[in-house]
Amino acid sequence: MAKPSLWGCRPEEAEASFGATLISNFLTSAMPELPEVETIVRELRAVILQRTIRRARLLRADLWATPPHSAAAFNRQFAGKRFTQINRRGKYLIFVLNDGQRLVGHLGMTGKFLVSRAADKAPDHLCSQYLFTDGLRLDHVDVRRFGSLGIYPPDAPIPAVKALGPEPLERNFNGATLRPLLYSRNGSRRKRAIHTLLLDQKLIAGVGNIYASEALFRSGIRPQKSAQKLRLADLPRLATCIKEVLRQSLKLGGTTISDYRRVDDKPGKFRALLQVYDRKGEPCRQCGALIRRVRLGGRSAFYCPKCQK
DNA sequence: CTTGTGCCCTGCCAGC
DNA sequence: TGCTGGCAGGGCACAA
Repeated sequence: MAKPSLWGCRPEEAEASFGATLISNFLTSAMPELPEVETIVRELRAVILQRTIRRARLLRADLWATPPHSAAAFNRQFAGKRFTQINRRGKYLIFVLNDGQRLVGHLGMTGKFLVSRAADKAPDHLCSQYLFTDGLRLDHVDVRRFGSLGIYPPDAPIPAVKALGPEPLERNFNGATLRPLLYSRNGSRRKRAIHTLLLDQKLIAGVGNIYASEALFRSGIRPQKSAQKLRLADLPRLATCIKEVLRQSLKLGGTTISDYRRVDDKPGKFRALLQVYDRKGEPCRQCGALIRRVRLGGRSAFYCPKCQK
C-alpha cells in the first residue's frame, strides 16, 4: 500500500493528501529501530523528494560528525539542491542530494523528522532544518541528542554504515546469515547473551531493544541464554521470527512507546501487539505467566519465564 | 580478538 | 506541593 507520490506538488496538496495532522507532525517515533526508520524514510520520500532547498541550518553542531563546521558552509552544502533519494541501511537514514553528496542521519533514541510550513513555530530541540523554496520545511529534532548527522561526498565510504551487518528484511537473510551470532570470525564460540548479540549492529542491522525481546519471545529463547548454548539448528527459526516481527511492525508503521507530548500524533500501531517488551509484571498473552525483566549489558530485556527456555 | 563498563543527554517519575 | 536522584537507552571510546 504505497502512499501516493507527492513529488513536486504544492504544500497544500501534500497536506490535503495526508491530512492536517500529518504536515504538522507525522514523522515521530520514540526509539526508532528498523521498522520505525523505514516508515520515516517512506513518508519522507513521498513528501520532500525533488523539492528545491532554499536554505539549511545546523543548530546542534554536536550531532554533526563531518566537515563543514561553520553555519555558512553547512548552508552551502544544501542551498539550491534537491534530495533525489532517501534510503535506509540499518537504523541510518541516507538522503542523496542531486549532486551525489549524501546526508547520513541516525536518530538515536529520540530523533524525529517533522514536516511543517516555513511560517510555523520552530519545535524545541531543533538540531537541523531544511527550508524548501515552496514553503515546506523539514525539521530534524532530537531531545537527547544521541543521534548523529554527517555529509559524505559521492563514493566516499560511510564508516558506520559500512560496518553494519546484514539487513534482516533482505530476501537472502536466513539461519545461515545468523551464524556469526554464535561463532566469531576465528571460529570460537561466543559467550554473550543472545539478546546482547542481537543488538550488535555489526552482526545484524536494525534490531534494537524492542524487536530483540519480541523476536526472542517468538523464538521461545530466553534473552539471557548464552550464545554458547544455542545450536546452529536454532538459527533458522530465530531468523524467521526476526523477519516476521519486523515485517509485521513495519506494516503497522512501527511502535510508538511514549509520545507524551503530542496526543494528536499519529502513533505507530505495533505497540498493541507487543508480547513482552515493556510488559513487566503483566500476564503473558500465550500462557498467563507474568512477564519478567532482566538487565543485560546495560539494557533491559523482557521475557516470559514459561514460554521461553 | 572478545567482552564489559561508563559516558553522552534530557525528561520523567518515585520518593521524600 | 516541589525538589531530587535515579533511570532510560544506541553507539562509541576505552580498559582488561
